[in-house]
Amino acid sequence: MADKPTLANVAKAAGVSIPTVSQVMRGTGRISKQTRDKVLKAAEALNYVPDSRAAAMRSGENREIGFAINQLRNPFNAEVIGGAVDLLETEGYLLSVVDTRDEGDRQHRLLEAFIRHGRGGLLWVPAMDTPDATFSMLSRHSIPTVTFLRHARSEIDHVGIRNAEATARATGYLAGLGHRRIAYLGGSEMTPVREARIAGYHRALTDHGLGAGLVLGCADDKQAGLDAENTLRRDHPDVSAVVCNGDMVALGACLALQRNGMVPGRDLSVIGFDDVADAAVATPPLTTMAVAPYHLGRKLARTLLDRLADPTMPVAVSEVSADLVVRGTTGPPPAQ
Amino acid sequence: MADKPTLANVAKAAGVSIPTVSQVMRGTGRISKQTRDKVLKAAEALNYVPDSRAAAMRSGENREIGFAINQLRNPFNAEVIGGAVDLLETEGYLLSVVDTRDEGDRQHRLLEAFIRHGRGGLLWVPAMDTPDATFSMLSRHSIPTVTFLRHARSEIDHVGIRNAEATARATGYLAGLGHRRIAYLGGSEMTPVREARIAGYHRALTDHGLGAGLVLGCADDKQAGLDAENTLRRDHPDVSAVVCNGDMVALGACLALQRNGMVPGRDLSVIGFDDVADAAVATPPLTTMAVAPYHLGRKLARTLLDRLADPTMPVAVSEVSADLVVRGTTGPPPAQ
DNA sequence: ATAGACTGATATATCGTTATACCTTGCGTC
DNA sequence: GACGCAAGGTATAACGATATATCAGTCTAT
Repeated sequence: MADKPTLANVAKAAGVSIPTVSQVMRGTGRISKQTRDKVLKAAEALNYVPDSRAAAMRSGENREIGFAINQLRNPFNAEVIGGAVDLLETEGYLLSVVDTRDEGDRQHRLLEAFIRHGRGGLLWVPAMDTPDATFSMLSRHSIPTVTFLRHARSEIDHVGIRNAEATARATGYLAGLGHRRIAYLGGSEMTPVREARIAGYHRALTDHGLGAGLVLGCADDKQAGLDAENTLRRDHPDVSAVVCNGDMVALGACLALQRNGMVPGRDLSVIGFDDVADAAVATPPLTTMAVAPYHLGRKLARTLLDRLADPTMPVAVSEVSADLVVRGTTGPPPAQ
Repeated sequence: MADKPTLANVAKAAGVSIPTVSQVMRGTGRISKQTRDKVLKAAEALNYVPDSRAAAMRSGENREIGFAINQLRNPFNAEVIGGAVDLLETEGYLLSVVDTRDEGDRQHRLLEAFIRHGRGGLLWVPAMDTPDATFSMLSRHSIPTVTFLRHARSEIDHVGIRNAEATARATGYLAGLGHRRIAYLGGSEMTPVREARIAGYHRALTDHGLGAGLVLGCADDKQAGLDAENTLRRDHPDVSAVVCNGDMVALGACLALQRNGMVPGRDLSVIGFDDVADAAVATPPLTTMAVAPYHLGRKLARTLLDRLADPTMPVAVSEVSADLVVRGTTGPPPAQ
C-alpha cells in the first residue's frame, strides 16, 4: 500500500513543503490556486485526515470534552448526554463519558484520566464525597468545567434545576386542590438536589399552613416506589397526596395503588419529577414536573462552549425551571 | 503560580533530565531509589499528569475508543454504552460516543472526526446506508473496529444477537401453547436485525405448520405499539398471539388491550424483545426475550480490546443468544 | 592490571502538526 | 536601475512526550 496519510507524505506527493500543505488544509496563508489544487488532489489520493492531537499540541486548539456523570444507566442521564453530544457535534467537538458511580476516589481517577488524555473542557456531576484534591487538580490544570445538577463551588460554572421552586409548586398545586396531608416520597441519600426539593416541599407546606410534613425515602426506581407506597398506606392512611422525588418512584406508587384496587388521582394524588418518556403513556398518565433532559444537556454543553470561547466571562450559573404538567394522577382529595 | 505541569518542568524541579522523569513515571529503565523519590516528590508538587496524547504520538500507544451508535436516546443503547464504558475504564481506556442517527453521510463525518482525533479503536452500529467510502476510509487508516448488531462486512469483528433463533424460539413457544394465528408486530425499516427476526418468525411458523404469517410494522415506542395493536385487533381479530420487535412495542400493545377491557396473556398473548427494565415491573409483567444489554456492551468492548491486543487474531464474530423469560403476558389461546 | 559487564543516568532524534521568520520573484515607481 | 512591496513559498523551532544510543563510573573476573 501507499504511505501513511500524514502531512509529510501529502507534501511529498504534491511536490511542495509541509507548511504549504498545512496551510492549504486549513485555508490560511497565501497559496496560489494552482498549488492548492495540486495539494488537495494529493491529500484526496492519500485519504489524508489531519491529526488533531498533533495539531493541538502545537496550537493549543482542543475540541475534546469529557462528561463525568454519576450514573450512566439511567434514562434521564442518557437523554442529557444525548443533548450534549448533539450540540457539541455541531461545533466539531467530541464527547467522552465516564460513570463515577458517585464514588469520590473513583471519580478522581476518572477525571485524572480526562486530564491525561487532554480533554480541554469538562461537564461534571460532582460526587457527593468529592475530595478537595479533585478540585485542586482541576484548577491546577485549569480545565474549564461546568458542573451539572450539583453546584459544588461558587467559582465554577453551573447548570441546574430550580428544585426548591419546582417542588414547592407541585406541593402548592396539591394544596390548592384541597389536600391537607401531603407526603414527600423518594430519594435515599441527602444529595443537594433532594435537599433542595424537600426544602421546597416544606416551604409550600408552611405557606399553606399545613404544618409538619412527612418524608419517606426510597431508591429511585419503580420497585422501590411500589414498596414505599405500600408502607405509606399502611402507616399513614391519612395521607391523600404524594410529591415524588422522581418519576420512577411516582410510577411505582401508582402501580402499588392499582394492584390494591385503588386508582391514582382519585384515592391518592401523585406528582412525579423529570417527565420521563413513560410518564405520558402510563395509565393513568402521570402528573409531573417536566425538565426536558435533552435540552438540559444542550444547555450544559452550550455553557461550556461559551466559557471556552471567552475564558474571562463572569461565572455562569443558570437554573432552569421545571414545568408542572397536569395529567391523570392528581385530583381533589377523596371525600371522607 | 508555579510552572505548567510538564515533564520538562518536573525534570527542572527535580534537577534531573527529562528522560529520567519519563522513566520514573512509567517505571521503566534503571533508576536508583534515591532519584526516583526525588522525581516523584517533584511530580507530586507540580500535580503532574502525563499527557497521553504527546506520548501516543511517539509511542503509538493509544487508549481512546470511539462508539458510533445509531440512537443515543434509547434505554437499551444507554445500557450497552454503560457496559462498554465500565469495561474499558478498568483498562484505562476512554470512550467517546456519537449519534449517527442512522444517516450515512452524517456517520461518515463523525467517523472521520474519530480518526482526526486519533481514536485507536471503534465500536460501531453501521447505518443502513453506509457508503463504501466509509469502509475504505476506516481500512485506509487501519482502525481496529468491531461492529455491533449489524454485521456489515465479513472481515470486520462483530458482536450481535442471535435474532433469528430468538424469534423462532419465541414464536415456537407460542405455537406450543396452542396458538395457530401468530402475528409479528413492530419495526419499520427493514434493518438486518428486523429481517433476521422476521425470518426466524417465519421459520418457526413453517416448522409448526402454521402457514403464512402476518407482519405489521410500526415505530419502536409504546405509543406506536398501542396504535398497532388497535389496528391489529380491528383488521385481524383471529390473531391470538403477537411476537414483538421490541419491548416498547409489546408494552404498548398490552396497554391497548387493557384500555379496551381485555387482559394480556388471556385475550392476547404478547412476547417482547430486549427485557428492558420496565418489562419486569409492568402489570402484568412482560414475557420477553432477554438480551442483557449491559453485558452485551461489555462483550463488545472486550472484543475490541482483544483485537487491539492481538491484531493477527482471526476475525471474531460472536452472537449471543436471547433467553425466553416467561412472565405474565403469555398463555394458551382463549377458547373459541 | 585491564577487559568486560553492569548501573544509573543523559543526549539526541522523532512523532505530526503549527507559528514565526525568512527568502525569492516579479513588478511598479521614481 | 535601485528601491519598496506584495505574492507565494519554505526553513526552522516548538509542542510534550518516548525510543535508542551512548556515556561515565563502579564492579567483577582473569
